[in-house]
Amino acid sequence: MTVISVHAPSHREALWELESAFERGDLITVFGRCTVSYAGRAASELGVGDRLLILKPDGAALVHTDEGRTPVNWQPPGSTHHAAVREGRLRVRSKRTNPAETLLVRFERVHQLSAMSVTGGRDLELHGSEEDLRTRVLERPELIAPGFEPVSTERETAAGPVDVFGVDDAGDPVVVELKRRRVGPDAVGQLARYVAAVRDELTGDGEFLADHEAATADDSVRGVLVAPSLTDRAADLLADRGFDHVALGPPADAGESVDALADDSDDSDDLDDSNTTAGSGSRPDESA
Amino acid sequence: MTVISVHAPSHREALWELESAFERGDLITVFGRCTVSYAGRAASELGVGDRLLILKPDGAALVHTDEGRTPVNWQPPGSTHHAAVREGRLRVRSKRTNPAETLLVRFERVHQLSAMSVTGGRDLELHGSEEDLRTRVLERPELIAPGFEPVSTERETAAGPVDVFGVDDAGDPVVVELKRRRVGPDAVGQLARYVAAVRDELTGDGEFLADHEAATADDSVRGVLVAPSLTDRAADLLADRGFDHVALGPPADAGESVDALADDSDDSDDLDDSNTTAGSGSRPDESA
DNA sequence: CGTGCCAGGTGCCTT
DNA sequence: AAGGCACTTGGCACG
Repeated sequence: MTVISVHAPSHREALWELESAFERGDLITVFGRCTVSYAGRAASELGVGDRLLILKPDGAALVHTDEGRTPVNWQPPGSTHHAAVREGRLRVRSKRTNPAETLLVRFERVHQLSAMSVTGGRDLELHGSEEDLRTRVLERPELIAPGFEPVSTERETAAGPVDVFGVDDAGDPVVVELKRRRVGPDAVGQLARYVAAVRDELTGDGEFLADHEAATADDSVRGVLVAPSLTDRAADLLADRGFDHVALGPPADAGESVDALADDSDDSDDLDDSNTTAGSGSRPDESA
Repeated sequence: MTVISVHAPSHREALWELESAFERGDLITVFGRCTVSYAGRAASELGVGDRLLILKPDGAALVHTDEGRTPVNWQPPGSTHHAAVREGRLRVRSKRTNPAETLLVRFERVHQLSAMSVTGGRDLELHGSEEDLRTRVLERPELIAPGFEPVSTERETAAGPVDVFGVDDAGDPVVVELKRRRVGPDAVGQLARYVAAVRDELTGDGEFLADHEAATADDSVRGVLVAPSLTDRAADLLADRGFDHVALGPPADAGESVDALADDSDDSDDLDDSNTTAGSGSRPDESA
């Protein structure tokens, strides 16, 4: 692990450090006064201001202001960074193809440049995703319906993969769509497409079927939307389609474990300080 | 504009600088070896490694590795940052409510800490959005259909706002849904919901209508999906519903202006260097 | 504040 | 490479 940091470098110096950092495959941050231009899927211009530019060895580029989680401009991984001094000013350009996109950062002044060699794990262990919800449903199928038996997951249909496919106690096919959070009308539409696809498939989709067979199949494919909750419109749509809602979310409510982290509270000797942003400005403290 | 930067500070020093930076409302970067825990809408654990932590005065917190455009962990704006030294180690916690979420970064070592006061424009001028596409449609309504006349934009319906609503040369209502890029089946579903809502509205939705009136209204509400292109499934669905597709994207193909940025090529005297990431590793250069 | 919807969405996986 | 979809999606505008 190494960190190189230069304070208020000349543009030439900055270029030199950038070159070296590129070669080393470092993670780079450049803080300075700059303008940003982007052209590709869309196009944008950003006037002069202080920004933090992050250049990653995988080709990602991020331009951050002092606000927001989302970078004001960026380039995805796989792009190619290129630095140059032009008219005495540092310029960083990041390009990619497919789609063709270019990000250009023109520095008026470089306040600081750092380059860091990064090591260590990148793999995040995440809980509470839709996959966890699926596991929960498969472990306790009765949550879907009294006699529900899962047959397959990610079952392919003409409309796309069905999250969980199975049969109910009457032997009728059941299409289950899982959502880890409260859903809107779009999720009902998604479920409807799957149900229609399975129905068409089971009725032979164009092949000849006796009327009563088709009618039976038509009604017999059930649709179940599993989600913690629904918006009103979604509920209406769901009712219109004759589908069911099962109120269920990812297991082991993450909300509880929040406390474990939040209750990092005081049983200790050391220093601390807080910065309250959301509330009353940046007045410090509120905690012990 | 000021930059404060400390190299390999002690945990106490780091805390001190963090406190000061919080008070000043600075943009902060902390590079160090750490583990990260998150609990809230989901929950996650990230093992030890070198990461770049960014703390913004608006409450946003980002944890970046050397890969990816998306932070490996984060907290949205509006959160409250809190720093402390615990068991001799720097800890940064970022909390928010609604939903309750906590991000905890435990530093094993702090390689570098910087605090920067940020000034300057944050407003991005973006071209090529859906709004630009709408403008284009309103300026040249004939692109939708020979005699199309727009009546309103963002017209409210029971299913949500219709992008552009108007009448065709036969006086029949037309529902237009705009998409700035190639679309899938979901967009067709969206259009279908709007068309159904308008149809219900015009047929009186439950009120009595003579059969022929209802039938007329039924067929007469047209649906038009405006997008550069469709996937096959979307096209099929669109045909099933009897809707139309108009192949149109945001104006002034951004693709061309890419060249303006890309053709930053050489008519100059100065230094430059490039870092090819996507291709052949990090061998430098390829340009003049 | 919730609902709905766009986004230069990004990222992941399958065909 | 394109399609389909989840995401701690984020962000905005509106009721």
